[in-house]
Amino acid sequence: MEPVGFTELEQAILDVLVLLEPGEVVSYGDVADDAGYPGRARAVGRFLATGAGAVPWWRVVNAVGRLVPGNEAEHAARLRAEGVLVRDGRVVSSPRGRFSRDTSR
DNA sequence: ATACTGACCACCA
DNA sequence: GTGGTGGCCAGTA
Repeated sequence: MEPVGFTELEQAILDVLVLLEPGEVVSYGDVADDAGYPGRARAVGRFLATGAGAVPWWRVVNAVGRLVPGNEAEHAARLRAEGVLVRDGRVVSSPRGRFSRDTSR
């Protein structure tokens, strides 16, 4: 058996992350739910904080659009580069994904 | 084994 | 809109 660097949960999360498109911003809870593990939002956070690196971590924010603590500057820069509107360390809207809600209405 | 912490979330004030 | 509380699961001391 090949060595499992990731658990099934982590593998599922990774699978969801790589499917994200530029400009698509989702929350940790959304990723967990889409991965088939509702309620494992913290697992997603841990995975990005410890294991991940080759994944678009910048397209993942918390439920209120808050950016990564301690790395807001880089996070905001990356999001803006993909057309995501960020204001005061928080995602206001994005072309796609959960935060695609238009602020005009 | 217990206790605390955390790139979280839902609920309520 | 913000802030506090409880719950969740894993990692760490």
